[in-house]
Amino acid sequence: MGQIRNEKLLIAVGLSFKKVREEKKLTQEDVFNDTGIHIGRIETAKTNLTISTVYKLCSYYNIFIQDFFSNLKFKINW
Amino acid sequence: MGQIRNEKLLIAVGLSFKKVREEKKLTQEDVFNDTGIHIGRIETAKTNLTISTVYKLCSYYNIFIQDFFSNLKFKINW
DNA sequence: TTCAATAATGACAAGTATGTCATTATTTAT
DNA sequence: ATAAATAATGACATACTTGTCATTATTGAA
Repeated sequence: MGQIRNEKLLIAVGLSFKKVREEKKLTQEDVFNDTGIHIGRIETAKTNLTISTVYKLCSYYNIFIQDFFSNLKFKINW
Repeated sequence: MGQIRNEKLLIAVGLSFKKVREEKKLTQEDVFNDTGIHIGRIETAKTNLTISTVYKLCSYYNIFIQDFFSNLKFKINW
């Protein structure tokens, strides 16, 4: 019954979202105030986020979801 | 407490995954036997799947996750 | 048309993503 | 070094995803 979970992917996604946020000089609180999403758990790879959450964050950061995945700096063994 | 859910996104993702599967002449049962994932609920947009599930399906279908999102045929209002 | 193969749907259990809030740790500026 | 700002962590509740299984609907081949 265990959820599918890919730690390396979650770390790559979390660090990438963190990088995007920091480049935009936003705090986690800023993101929360604007979106209602607690990004902390995502950035630290504690959560296996849904695609709707990925989409909402990408929209907020003004990036295309495909570009987000293309530019994951922290590479995985695809 | 409601989950974030983007119906249009889920429909686009579901139909895209279905298209990929059909192009490969695979049945839902094939996919289940090979991956343990019940793709039916995903293809019919009943479920807001996690990125780990997206990743696992993309790996199985042998496509890059970024390409999957780039090629969503059923466009959303990004 | 009829039958087999496939897909869709529904229900249940287990574990979890998310919202909420509090507390502790870390970073940054002075 | 100290204080303020920010991030990390932990716990709880709710609704959800996923695995599992059964049933019904649809499709496709003869």
